[in-house]
Amino acid sequence: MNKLAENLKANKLKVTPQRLAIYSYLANTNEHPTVETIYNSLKDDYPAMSLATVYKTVASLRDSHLIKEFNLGEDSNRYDAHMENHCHLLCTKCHRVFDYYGDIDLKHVMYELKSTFGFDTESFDMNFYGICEECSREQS
Amino acid sequence: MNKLAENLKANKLKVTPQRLAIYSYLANTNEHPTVETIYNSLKDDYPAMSLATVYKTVASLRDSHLIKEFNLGEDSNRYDAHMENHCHLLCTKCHRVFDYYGDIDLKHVMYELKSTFGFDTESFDMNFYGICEECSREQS
DNA sequence: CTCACTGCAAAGTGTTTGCAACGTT
DNA sequence: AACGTTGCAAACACTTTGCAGTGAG
Repeated sequence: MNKLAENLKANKLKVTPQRLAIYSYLANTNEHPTVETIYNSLKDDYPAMSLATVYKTVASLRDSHLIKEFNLGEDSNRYDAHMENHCHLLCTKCHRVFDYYGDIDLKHVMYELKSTFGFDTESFDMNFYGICEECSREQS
Repeated sequence: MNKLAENLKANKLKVTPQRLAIYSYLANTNEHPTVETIYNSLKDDYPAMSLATVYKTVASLRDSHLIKEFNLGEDSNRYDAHMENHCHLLCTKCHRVFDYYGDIDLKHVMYELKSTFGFDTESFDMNFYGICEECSREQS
């Protein structure tokens, strides 16, 4: 688990207990939690920790590119420490988010964006909205 | 321009001047405006119109699937009355949003999502982040 | 005439900020 | 010891709501 502390130091972020807790919580879940969720999950272990700290921490981590911040049309942002390129599947019933790590080749699209619009793509994201297996089973 | 009024009626939405103004403003721009922008653009013609009306109106239009609401990691939502599937190019310098209507074939990806995860895709969106032509010209 | 819509102000929600105390380096 | 970080409360920005009055159907 020292890897995480190393990552923080490499980005000149001090390794405080709260920060490490938030970062490792994110690194060990695939639930794409919101700030609220992170806060609630950690408050048993860190009763004094404030919501503002969670907000400040995810902002630092995001600015150092240690986590990703994203929004799927919901009220609050979600966070993810899994930095490999992947896209998200949002179940419109249960609102859980699943990951898809399969690679989708968009090099030709990016090339077309460049040649047609002069647009230089730095990154992209792709979100699929639909019904997850579990919810579609319940539905019937 | 009667088409728009027809669309409203077809969705049991009353054709009020404000509603028509907002809807046709959206139908005739490709700027993906925010509520604030819509409000400011129309307040010369509709000085009495309130911000709340714009919010309520875009919510109705969105619920009737006459416009799309989306968020590109900014503070406020953007709206778009162009309902054909297309993806967005967000310039990280000037924050303008461009459209790309070229079709990207994801049928095989959606098929894989179904067979691997049991996930039934209803819709998807794709956003490219980068530098637009104009901004990259200024940069040099 | 009815009921959906408007406009205003007030409330709500997620997020950010100011600042004194604290703790990592 | 210095300076980044924390925690609290207050401020903020965007959005929603309650309600009386209005106007489209």
